[in-house]
Amino acid sequence: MVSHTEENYLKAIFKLSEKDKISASTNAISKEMNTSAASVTDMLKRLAEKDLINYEKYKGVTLTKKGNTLATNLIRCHRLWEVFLLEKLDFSWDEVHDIAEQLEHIKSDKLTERLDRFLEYPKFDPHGDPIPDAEGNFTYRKQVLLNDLKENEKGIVVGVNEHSSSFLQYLDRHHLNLGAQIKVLEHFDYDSSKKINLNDQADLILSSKVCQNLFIQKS
Amino acid sequence: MVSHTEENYLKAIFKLSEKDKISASTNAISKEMNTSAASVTDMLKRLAEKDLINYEKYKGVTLTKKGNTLATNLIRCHRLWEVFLLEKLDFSWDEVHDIAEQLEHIKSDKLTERLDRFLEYPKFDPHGDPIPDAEGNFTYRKQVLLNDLKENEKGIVVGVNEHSSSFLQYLDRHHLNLGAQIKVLEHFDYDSSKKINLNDQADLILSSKVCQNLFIQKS
DNA sequence: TTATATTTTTAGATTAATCTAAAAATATTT
DNA sequence: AAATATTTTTAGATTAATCTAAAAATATAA
Ligand SMILES: [Mn+2]
Ligand SMILES: [Mn+2]
Ligand SMILES: [Mn+2]
Ligand SMILES: [Mn+2]
Repeated sequence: MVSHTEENYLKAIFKLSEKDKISASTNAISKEMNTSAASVTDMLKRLAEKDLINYEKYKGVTLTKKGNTLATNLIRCHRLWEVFLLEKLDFSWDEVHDIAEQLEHIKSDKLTERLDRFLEYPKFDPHGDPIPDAEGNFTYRKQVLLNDLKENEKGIVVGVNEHSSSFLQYLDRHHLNLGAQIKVLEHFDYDSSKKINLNDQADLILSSKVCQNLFIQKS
Repeated sequence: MVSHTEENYLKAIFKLSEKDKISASTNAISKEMNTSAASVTDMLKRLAEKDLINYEKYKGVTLTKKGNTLATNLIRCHRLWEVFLLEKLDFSWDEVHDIAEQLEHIKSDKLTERLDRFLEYPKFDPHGDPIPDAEGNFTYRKQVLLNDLKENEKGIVVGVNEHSSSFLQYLDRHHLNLGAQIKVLEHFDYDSSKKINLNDQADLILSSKVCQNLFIQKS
């Protein structure tokens, strides 16, 4: 019914609409998918034909209800598989994404449900991203970027804003895992870096780039 | 490198060569794959080009070493996933095959290894078929068809020769699971059916068709 | 408000995987 | 050995997914 490729386009459109809250442009999709704009136009026609997106020439696209449901389910599968790989098969959080990109396309509602149950209905994936339930509802959480924490404010690392392996491995090396306790000791205007205390133990200095990519739940 | 479709052809060729111990014919492959003979010829050229099969026009095909390794690994993945679905996600043995057909194509050697470890290196799948190890070695087992058991001989159900849902469900209904103890009480020449005793409890009569599709390890 | 730049679409090709129909090769019967 | 049947291959099309190059539409800047 819906091909592997079509599913990937739906996910890309979902991701773009989520960020911009507005319709996704052909060019944006082509960048997200690493394909030519011409290929995107072709595919948009096909997706519109199947009533998965709202498409008008030159106007960009949004997901229909049907398209949104499919995209949400893909994200659900993706993130459940990531939890499985990390929790049950001992993969690290920088390895799970690529394999989950493949696993998310396995078509079986029963499998998704059973996997969810087996994992005891996790609400967040290994990167702190919310896992929608079978009805497509996401759990929201109050979170800010570490960047937005003032001196002396405390919080817990609950997610990452960048998912690259290099960033995740960097975090590992400094024990900045999900759940880590952080207290901002000092902010340096010069380069926007911050000195923080980690888990009431070592102090360390984090660059502005790191601070912009860590989600914190204030405490 | 090797597409989903090419993988399915390799599996089909493996299966046919295994049974007949001889090269697989175009027609046999087309039946196994539910495609036209013309499509098979096309694909055989492509697989030969990639050095996955030995192919000569009109002569049928055999797998090369490379093709055999790939096919064996697919079977390994398939059967490991079947074990996972049954043992960990509580699927029944008539449900696991179709989902495993999809899962077997996930490309990650590390995933296969980790899954194998997680399942504690099973040697047989839910239908009693052997699971090759990472080097491609199958565990062999002395087994006969229930058909070949004489009166008063005993044994344990270790596998099935037919994998259809209807057969597996039939076995479930009569508690003829893997591990069941069977003693042949009487053979009826008239229709080749057998009266057997199951687990030292109930007696029941099994048709010739059932007896031809149950593998027994004599005891 | 015209000129320039950017984005998007169309036109025309390519490749993998499939098909049907017809031709060629091989196998089986008479 | 010739006739007939079966299997296999070729020829020619189709569909999904992709591409490049060029044209058309829209957005931005002078
Ligand atoms: Mn991911
Ligand atoms: Mn994730
Ligand atoms: Mn199977
Ligand atoms: Mn099996």
